[in-house]
Formats: sequence, structure tokens, C-alpha cells
Amino acid sequence: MPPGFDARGGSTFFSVFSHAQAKLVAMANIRVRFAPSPTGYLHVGGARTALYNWLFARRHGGVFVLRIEDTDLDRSKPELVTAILEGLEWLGLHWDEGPIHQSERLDRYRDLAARLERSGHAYPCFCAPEELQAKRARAEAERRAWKYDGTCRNLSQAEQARRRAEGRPAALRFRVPESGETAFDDEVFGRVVLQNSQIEDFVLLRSDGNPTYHLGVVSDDLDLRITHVIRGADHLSNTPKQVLMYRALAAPPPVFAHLPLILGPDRQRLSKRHGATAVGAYREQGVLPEALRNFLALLGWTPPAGADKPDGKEVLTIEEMIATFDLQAVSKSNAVFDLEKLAWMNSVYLRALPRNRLLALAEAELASAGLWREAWADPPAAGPSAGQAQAGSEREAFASTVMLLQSRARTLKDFSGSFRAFFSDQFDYDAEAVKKFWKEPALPGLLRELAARLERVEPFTAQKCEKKLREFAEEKKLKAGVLINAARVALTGQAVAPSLFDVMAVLGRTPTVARLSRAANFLDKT
RNA sequence: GGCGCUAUCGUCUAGGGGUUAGGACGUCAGAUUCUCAAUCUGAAAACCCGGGUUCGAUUCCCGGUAGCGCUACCA
Repeated sequence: MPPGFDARGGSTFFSVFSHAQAKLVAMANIRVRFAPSPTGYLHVGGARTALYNWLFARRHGGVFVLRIEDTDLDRSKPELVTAILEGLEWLGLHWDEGPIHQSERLDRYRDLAARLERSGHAYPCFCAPEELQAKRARAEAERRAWKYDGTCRNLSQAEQARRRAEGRPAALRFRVPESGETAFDDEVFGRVVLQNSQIEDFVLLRSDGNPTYHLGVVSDDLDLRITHVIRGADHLSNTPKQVLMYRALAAPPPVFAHLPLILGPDRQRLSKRHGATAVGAYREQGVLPEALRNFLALLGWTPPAGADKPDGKEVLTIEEMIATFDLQAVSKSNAVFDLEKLAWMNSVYLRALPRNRLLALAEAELASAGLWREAWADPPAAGPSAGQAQAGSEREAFASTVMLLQSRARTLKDFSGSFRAFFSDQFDYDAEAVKKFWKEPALPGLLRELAARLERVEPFTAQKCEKKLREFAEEKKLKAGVLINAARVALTGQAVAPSLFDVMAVLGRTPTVARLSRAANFLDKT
């Protein structure tokens, strides 16, 4: 580390350091952080921010720090911290340090605030919040721009002391220069410049002694030696305030990279109104973490096209993402969260899932829907015995059912939803399916006869079943399709399912025959 | 209202002073077929508007418009 790099050293060396040079130094020892506030669940926007931070750290061999910004005591809920951590773990975004709770670091913030006050960069403000609110409301009513008016900015030492002696509560405000401008070079947005006259003397320390966001972030980013601040673009306009603080502390600011926001289909900022925004909700809906992660990665970032990754390849392994992630390739414009594309991506990942993992996930889904049967469980690896051989065959039947269904699943929910008939005898006949495929008047008799013939098929395989059914159709001078489609509805209750004969094989003889008869009985009654 | 940022198919985006403006999702059509999905083939679909610079702007500059963000003793 070159001299003068200790952020807390207060060296002025950095004031002459160019942005490019600072960047170079920062690259040598990358430290990034994700700093959610536990006032809500892990939002997909937050998850993407975390992902980009994580990718950046992994790409550059850096450290990914997790920090919980819980300085708003009223709104922060400890149980939400757990939910956020779980969300991150689920997505595979493991942090190297933390979680660090800001609520446990109040001394650090007060120290920094005191330092700022001593150096004249901050001053106590005795204005009552209600008073300020009234002024603001008035200004708004008169359609004037409002900014803190500096009432307490130039109080004499004696006056400050007098008011303190009176026990009047004071907030600490940052003294923003009256003129000039503040600029920084954002990795995504480029140079951003703001007139200091536009920035108000913002609060650093509340009158109850707790820090505000700005104090907390700068203090912690300094303490944690954060080199790159990668966060949502909603912080872009706040950044000059923080840059001003770094300047007042004679400390080098980190490199900033702001990420465009994620919007709902109506182009409004994504919120509950648009449906699920919490990562956990997607998990519950049967989305795979790697699918959500891949989808989120592409929401604002385009991987480079190369020989190994021809234009159009959007399904990326985590390794490919790490190898190619680049802040320069992050888009500047906000992106609409496209549920359809997520669903597609999820089906791609679902189809590529290795057998064991798929079976485990299907089991979990069925269990939570109350459809799981212990007989399907993975038999213990111990030596074979009569009982286990039996269990093993049940297991095999379960496994082949799941594998048969794999290619048509959109989410894990399908296993307990549209695939229900494969795991339970309790299912209804879909009205549309009945209308479409149960038109043939002679159907009850046909289904019964078919059932009778299938009873004699040996062995009960897809091929044998198909042969039997086609022979039967020919005898009856029926198109095989009529029988096939009718039987599909009988076996699954649906018009949509895998190849009928595969369905028969997977169900087994007894359920197949029973369901055909049951359908015949049902038809008799209607 | 003030300030900031952004602007390519419906959506995510590539591209860049001269291109048939490329890809992905979705949509539509066809192939396949026992339904659906998958797969394959094909199609429709975009440079916000106005000025300027230029031989030539979708690309560069300015303005407008729209969208989003910030404008708290929230983060």
C-alpha cells in the first residue's frame, strides 16, 4: 500500500491524486460491501446489487463485506436481518466479512462527528424538527425550493454553549460550502457534477445522538477500507454529500458505481404493487436460485460476446459471470423486470438440473404440498434386503416420474400443481380437457375395454402399452389419437401431459387401469 | 417546483458518422406429433422530437419532451 493510503490517516496526499491513479490503487486490494437496511425483505433490486458486488469481488480477488444499516431504530426489524441473510445464502452470495451491524458501532460515528465538528466542518443545529417541517411546508405551498436555511450555521461558540446549557437538543449538521461544485467520476454514469449551492447542510447526527445514513456510510466505508461502492442509482444524487465529507476528512473517496433501478411493467419503481419483489417470494414460487441469479445478472449488465460465448448466449454459469463481469458494461438506463423471461430462464435451469438435485427439490415441493410419500424416499445406502428392494423400486418409480416431467416444468411448483396427478390419486378432470377430448359417445365402453386389455399387457412398458392401444384403435376403426387423448385426460385429468404411454409406464398398471375405469364411471354419470 | 440522471423492437439489450440496425425473452406462422412443452425453420417488431455540426446522423453537440431518482433529525 503506498504512503498516504490509510484512509484514516487524513493525509492530504490524495487531494492531488487523480481519479485514474486512485482507481489503480483501489484495484490492488478490492473491498466492496452490500449494505441492506432491515426495513424490508431482500428485494430483487437489492439482490442484484449484492450480486454485482459479489461478482466484482470474485472477479478481482477482493473481499465482499456485508453490513446491516440499522441506524433507523424505529423501522429496523431484527427478524428481517435473518431473512436477508437467508436470501443471500440461497442465491449463493456468500460474504467474506460481517454481517456488521451499524447499531453496534455508534461510538465510531460519534467520534467521526466530533472530529468533523472540531474541524469546523459540522455544527450543532437547535432547530426543532416541527419548526423545520413547518418552514418546509410553507415553502412548498408557495412553490419555493426548500433547503435548510442555515439558522444555526453561524451561531457563536457562546450561543451554542448557552443553548446546550439550557439542555436544548441539538442535531449535528454538515457545513456545505456555499459556492463551488462537487464532482465525482462514476464507473457507470461517468462524471457527475453538482453545484454546492444545491446541497443543504444535511444532518449527520440526530438530536438523540444516532447517526444518519450519510454519517454511517462514510464512517463505515472508511473503517472497512471499502474501495468500491456499488449501489443503486437512487443514491446517485446523495453521493456529492458523501464526497464532501471525504473531502472534509481529507480522505480519499472510494470509487463509486451506481446501478440503474429495476422497474415494474408500468415503468414505476418495482414495488409490491407489481407482485412479488422479495427474493423469498420467488423461492416460494419454485424459482431456482441460479435462474434468478442469472436473470438478475442480465438486468443491466451485458456479458461480452466472444468466441466461447457467441452473441445471444444468455445462460451463463457463475464462473462465466465472474470471469467477464465488468462495471463498464453496466447499462445506464433503468430496466423493467420481465417475469416472462425469468420464467423461461427458470425452465432452462430446471431442464438442466442433475437428477439428484431435481429429485431433492421435487421431494421438498411435494412435501410442502402434503403430497410426499415416505415410500418414495431415497433408500438408505446399506446392503440390500427384501424390504429395501421394495422401497428401491418405489424410489425408482418416483425418480422416473420426476425425470419424465422435468422437461415440461416451468417452476418447481408444477410438481404439486399441474403435475399433481402423477403424485396423487386426488385430482380433478379439467373442464376444458373434458370438453375437448371426451366427446366420443362410446367412450365409457372403450375405456373399460382398453383397461381390460392393458390388464393383460406383460411387461407393462410404454412400448407394449402403445402397441396394445394402437391395435385396439384399429380394431374399433378409431384414430389412435382419439383414444390417446381421451386416455390422457382419464389418467392425468388434463389435456396437457407427456406422451401417454410414458405416463402409463410411470404410473404403473394398477393405477392406469383404475383411472381408466374411474373415467368411464364418471362419464356414465354425466 | 429545484437539481441530477436516462432515452435503440412490447421487454432486456448489442452497436455505432455510411450497417439489410444484431441477439435474447415474448408474439405470430410452419415443421414434428397423441395433447402440451421442448426442438428446428421462418415472420412481424426499434434508433423519442426539433435544431445544429457534417458530403452524410440513429450515433457527436444543443434544446425540447418523457421517464426515473434525489430534494427528511428514512436508507
